[in-house]
Amino acid sequence: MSEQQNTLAGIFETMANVLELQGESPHRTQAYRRAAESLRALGEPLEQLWREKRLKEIPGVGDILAAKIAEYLQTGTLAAYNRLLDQVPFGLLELLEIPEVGPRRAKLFWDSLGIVSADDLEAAAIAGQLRQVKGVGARMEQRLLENIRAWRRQRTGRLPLGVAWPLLQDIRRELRDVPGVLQAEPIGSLRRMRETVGDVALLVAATDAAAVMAHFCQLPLVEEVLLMGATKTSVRTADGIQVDLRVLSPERWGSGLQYFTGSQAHNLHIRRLAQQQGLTLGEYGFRRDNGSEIICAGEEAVYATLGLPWIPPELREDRGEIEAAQAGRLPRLVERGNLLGDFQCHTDYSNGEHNLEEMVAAARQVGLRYMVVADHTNGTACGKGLTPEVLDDFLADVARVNAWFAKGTPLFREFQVFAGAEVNIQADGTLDWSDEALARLDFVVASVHTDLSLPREQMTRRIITAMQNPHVDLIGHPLNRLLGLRHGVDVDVEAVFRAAAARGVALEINAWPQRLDLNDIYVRRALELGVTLAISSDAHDREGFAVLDFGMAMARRGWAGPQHLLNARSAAEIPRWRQARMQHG
DNA sequence: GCCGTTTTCGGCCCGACTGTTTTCAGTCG
Repeated sequence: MSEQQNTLAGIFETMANVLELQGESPHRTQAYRRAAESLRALGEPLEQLWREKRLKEIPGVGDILAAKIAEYLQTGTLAAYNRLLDQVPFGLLELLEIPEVGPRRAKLFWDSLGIVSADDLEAAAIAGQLRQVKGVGARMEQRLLENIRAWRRQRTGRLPLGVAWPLLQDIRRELRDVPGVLQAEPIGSLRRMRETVGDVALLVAATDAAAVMAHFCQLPLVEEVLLMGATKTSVRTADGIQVDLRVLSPERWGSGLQYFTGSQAHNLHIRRLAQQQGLTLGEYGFRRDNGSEIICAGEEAVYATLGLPWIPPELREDRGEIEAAQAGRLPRLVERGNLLGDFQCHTDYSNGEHNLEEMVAAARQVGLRYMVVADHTNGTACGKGLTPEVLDDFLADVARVNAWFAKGTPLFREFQVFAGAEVNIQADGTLDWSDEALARLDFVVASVHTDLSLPREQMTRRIITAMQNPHVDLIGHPLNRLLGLRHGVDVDVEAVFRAAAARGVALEINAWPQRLDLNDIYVRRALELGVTLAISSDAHDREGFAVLDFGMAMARRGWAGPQHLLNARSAAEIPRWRQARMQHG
């Protein structure tokens, strides 16, 4: 499970922090950080790599760290980590989370003032003691005081993509209107569409950087300007979100965009390739040994200089995309235009806010050609649910809308509604509706909503049993995680994927920002095992279709092409796919 | 601690920004 990967990554990061506090070599601490990052970006389950004795294939993992990973997987603990934790006060590690407090300052505060927690630091700042420390003046003391307070307000860590993306769009719209601005794009993990991002960062191409910065700082959403330089400005919004803006001259746009998009691991790999050609690569372009430059106006030129095709940002995690690019085997990724249908949305037949016609109009507006209305059945604890008793009304309603499109202008004929339901998978794997009722539907989504804490074996059997029901087309939000709230059910993911592939049942990429389930890592593994996937908005109102972009991001980050997704099939193909599945299963 | 077309030692990405400095250290991404 990815949970262990994250925990272990956190352990390695903490070890790096402790080693740094102890004055260890920065390269040694960097090694721990690099391994931690690799663990988080891992393209397949850590346990699997361990079982197959392939831990050393992880970038930045050698003999020693491989042994530590194995020890942790085997025993659930790490002796070296526990030893390190005993060597520094625990609160000192908390200190490192405060902006502008790094290992050097933390150690300095500890050594000179005995500060071992954020509370200590705040007290010392208020008492005016910090300015006595070497390298700290009155201004830094004041800044740190503000930083401690901001950190207390906002210690949630990473920002969900669903929060960061709309904020980015707002800022981008504002900046595009500034005279002299030619381009404005997200950079960093936001451009790579990670499910969570560290902060919101943008790159702007403009001739007059100062004018852009000034405009940026005056945006209504800016609460505080953290720093402002010639090329970079950082602000904090009222919600405590940090937004970074970098401005670059247009002729170096490509180099800057590539550099700041990352990921760190991708760029390190790219720079090693550059070095092999006697080039160094930075944010302003390539430099040859003789000092001459190669300037890239577009990102394509950066990759082309290294003999590579352009690599889509969603792939830039050093998970094999550079090797694929070298071999000319980059995947063709799904694009927004490939998404013809949506496989789960809700109307006021269950807990949706809008009626069928309103949802159809909204779906058409975002360019869809068909959608599965999959209202909750009454077995889910969602309040109002679809019952077999109102099924007649529901089917008549759907038929009426479809007839209306069939009669309309040629343009209108292009939309179709499939009558579906999101049925509940009960603890024993049976469904809350009878086969007779399910047989009347065009499409059946089955999801787990209750009894989320079953033991692994039982949960696995439960989902696989549900897939054996011939009416089930799609398993909704298969792992049931809620970002930042719930880790997801304990289930043998491999077994579920293999069963889905064998039965021909599709698995959902639920695009709801809190779900993103399956996520990129699991998408990639599912595809390797031959599973068909379907992106769903899970829209509960007219605005809900907008999240399809996030589902598509998970698909692209998982290397999915149109051939892997039900959404890329036409409305006419869906019943045929269904029929083939039933015969096959 | 990792890693290797510079291959078992000696490197390790690189530049911006800030504050407190009289030439630079620490932090950040």
